[in-house]
Amino acid sequence: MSWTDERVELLKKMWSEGQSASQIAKELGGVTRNAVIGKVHRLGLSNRTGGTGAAAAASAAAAPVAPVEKPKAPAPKEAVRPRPAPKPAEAAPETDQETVTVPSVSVSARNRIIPAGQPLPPQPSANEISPEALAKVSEIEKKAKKLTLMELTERTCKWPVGDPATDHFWFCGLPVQQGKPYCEAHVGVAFQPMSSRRDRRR
DNA sequence: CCCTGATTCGC
DNA sequence: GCGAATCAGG
Repeated sequence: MSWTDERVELLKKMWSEGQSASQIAKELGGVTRNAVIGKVHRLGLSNRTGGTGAAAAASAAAAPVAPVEKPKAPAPKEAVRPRPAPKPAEAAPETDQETVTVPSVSVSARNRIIPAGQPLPPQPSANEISPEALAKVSEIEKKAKKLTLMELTERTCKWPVGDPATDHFWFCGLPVQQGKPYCEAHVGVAFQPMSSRRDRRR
């Protein structure tokens, strides 16, 4: 790849918006962040608007100023289906262009209205997931890194834990499975093969 | 470990 | 001019 006028313009634009070199490199494609940084220097446009790089990038991305185009195909259909997503706290920050799939969060309120001693009515989530997957989740949740929204990256599991309305809330934060927004355990409960849903009998 | 930008220097 | 390698730092 070479620095065509178009690419340079996009570079200038993104850089001035506070995007990080790696983000710009990703957007441009065919170049590394080093290449971007090198170009930035050669172009003489170094110091961006005040603030510390990362911080500036974060705010710039979070701000309503995010018209960056998303040419890529957004449809990872396939044979998996996201779970119903009752309680989104927030989507991941900025460039997360995946189809936002938010897992369910354990909500105390729901449990409260269920008569004690009664079998739980079929919940559209939990009890349809393989027991082992659930076990794995509760197990790794103890090891969760408990990240805040702002600490999430493309490599941290974005599975929310706890009730967003309370202090008992964080994001898993463990290493994600390649290409997925969640760690291995949470991918297990977030997606399920079409088959397992089809002839689900009881 | 993940990430950030800055600099150097062979190509 | 370019960018990988390296450096310095969070």
